[in-house]
Amino acid sequence: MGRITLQTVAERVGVSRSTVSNAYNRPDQLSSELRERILAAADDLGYAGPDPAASSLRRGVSGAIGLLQGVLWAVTDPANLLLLAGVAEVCEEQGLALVLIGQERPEGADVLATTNLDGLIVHCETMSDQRRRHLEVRGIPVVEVDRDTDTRWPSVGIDERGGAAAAARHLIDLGHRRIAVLVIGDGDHHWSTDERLAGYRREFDRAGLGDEIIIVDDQVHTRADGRASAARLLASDHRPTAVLAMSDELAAGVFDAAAELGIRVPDELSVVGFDDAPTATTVSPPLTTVFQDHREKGRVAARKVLGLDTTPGVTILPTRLVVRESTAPAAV
Amino acid sequence: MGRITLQTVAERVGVSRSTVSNAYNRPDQLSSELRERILAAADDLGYAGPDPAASSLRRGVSGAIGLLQGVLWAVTDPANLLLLAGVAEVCEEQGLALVLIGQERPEGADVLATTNLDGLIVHCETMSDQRRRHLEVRGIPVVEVDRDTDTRWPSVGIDERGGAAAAARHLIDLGHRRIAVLVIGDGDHHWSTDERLAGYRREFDRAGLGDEIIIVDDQVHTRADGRASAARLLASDHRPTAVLAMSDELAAGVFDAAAELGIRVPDELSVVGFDDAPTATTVSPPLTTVFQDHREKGRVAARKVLGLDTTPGVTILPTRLVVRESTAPAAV
DNA sequence: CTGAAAGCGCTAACAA
DNA sequence: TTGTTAGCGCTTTCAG
Repeated sequence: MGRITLQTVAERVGVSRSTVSNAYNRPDQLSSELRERILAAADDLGYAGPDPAASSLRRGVSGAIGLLQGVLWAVTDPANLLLLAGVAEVCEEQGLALVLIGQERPEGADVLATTNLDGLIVHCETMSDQRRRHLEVRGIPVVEVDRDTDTRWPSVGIDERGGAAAAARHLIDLGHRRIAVLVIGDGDHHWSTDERLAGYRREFDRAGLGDEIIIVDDQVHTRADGRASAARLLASDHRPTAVLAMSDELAAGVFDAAAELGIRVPDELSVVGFDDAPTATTVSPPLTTVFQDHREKGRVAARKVLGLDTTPGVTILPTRLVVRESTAPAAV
Repeated sequence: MGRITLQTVAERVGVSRSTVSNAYNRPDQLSSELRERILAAADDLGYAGPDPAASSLRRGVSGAIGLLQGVLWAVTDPANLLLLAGVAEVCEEQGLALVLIGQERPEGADVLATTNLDGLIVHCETMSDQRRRHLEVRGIPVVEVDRDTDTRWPSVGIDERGGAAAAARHLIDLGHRRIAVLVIGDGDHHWSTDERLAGYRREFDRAGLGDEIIIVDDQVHTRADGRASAARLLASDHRPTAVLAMSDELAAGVFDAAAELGIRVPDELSVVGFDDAPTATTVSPPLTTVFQDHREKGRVAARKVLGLDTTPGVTILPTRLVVRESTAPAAV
């Protein structure tokens, strides 16, 4: 005897395939008594319910949405985790599976092409034209996160510029004039970075600061990288009195470097982060930073891709400055 | 005209469906010239390659493996992330999709039942009999992580007991006699917890300690929980001189509580963690802890479930004590 | 409320 | 090297 299918169960109970199918998918289409009998027989035979592949082929939906990002990076960055949690939350609530998809591999078929998806959330810097075309051709709904949308896909982002501006303004208001900016990336910025830079710059310009601004544009990403960059930065004679770090991880690295050099935060050096990640309240002193709701961003992205949130185009979530203890007036 | 399928492409090129199929799946079965022509025509027609659902139904494999854990919790615990990264690494390398599956929902069909999976890694405390049966009936390969395997599924774990014993021995060797244990869980332990407790106990017994051991068995999990428990623990007159925390997060919470009470670590209080998570080197002073390779655990689990690692039964990864600066000899 | 019929789009023998 | 054939297991009209 072969594999156990709907047919097997149908024969055992003495009904047709469709009735068994209905027992699973449309309980209202048959008497509950019959349904019970069918389910019992299925259980008895060791039938595990309709085969997902077959069901998916027939219905044309898969019950899964994808999240596209460099997987390794994705699970390494603490803030990104919150995004993942937000997406996961909606998936769990909607009874959908969440598929993590990584970078394209040089050889072999692209996972993105061989995976059955009802929607895709894109959260990575770049996407090959190949993938882009693929998604279009397949007609999979896509939502982008934290990206400038020059495509026709809707997106979710945050008010990067406003948040950055608030951070810069805060330091300027405290009397800082010599301010360093610690950038994420390596000169080849992505949208968030550029927006944040623009926000900082707007306030610098408005305050007439110019020469005093130091921009450290390193391949920084992690706390360790932040520490290294900051170590160089703070070793200079004419060191800044404040640092704008583009992430909380980076800011924590600045703390590390400062501690090493015996520079007290915030008395001798003010530090502002970005993200309001868990790190921000864990470091000492607690970090002044720009809050963004990563988790909500994930939720919104998921809802949009599922058509639950029908706001068209770009959704921008607010940011706000959270003043803690890592910033103080500039020494006179 | 309807949807574009293999058929459409085949007609356009003037070959049969199977030839087009071969162009995608078995390049060696046709001349590369013909293959080129087929691929070009496909591209031209806007054909995105074989439909995953159909292909999956026909072949009987899905190209995806699942990771079962409370998703929300999963992405919240920093150490667990490393496990995820390890699994993701193997998936990326093998060109597989990674599906995150959460808890069963009360209503509606179980995602686990409606998702097409070639294998499943189980990393959660409990699993309903329903799910267990489902997996057996479907014949999906399963690997369990960090669990006592009373089932017939293979598993991956670490030498919890040995690691815990080493931690306890370290404190005993330093002259500590009054030691508190901070447990993860709420009395309803899972396997890891019980193993660790057994390891601690073994050394306590060996050293003839008994009355001096305090076990705080709270619903602790996060740093904040650790802080709360430790605050109570350390407020007592006859407080312990050392704490064995069952995770680094918990240990960090002990640091917090100690700082609040003005108790110096390690001079007045020695603290040992478990996991060697990123937190361990981030706190001050750096935490003495039990190292385990979460990421490798993930890798091994993935390889086992894919049949790449054919070690049967249980695989136990080593642990080892990493002595940093949070432990010191007991004051005399 | 139940059953019969008609594929969903693809792949793997096997033949030619 | 290419084409023919025969389903994979299911869901969904549409009649009864």
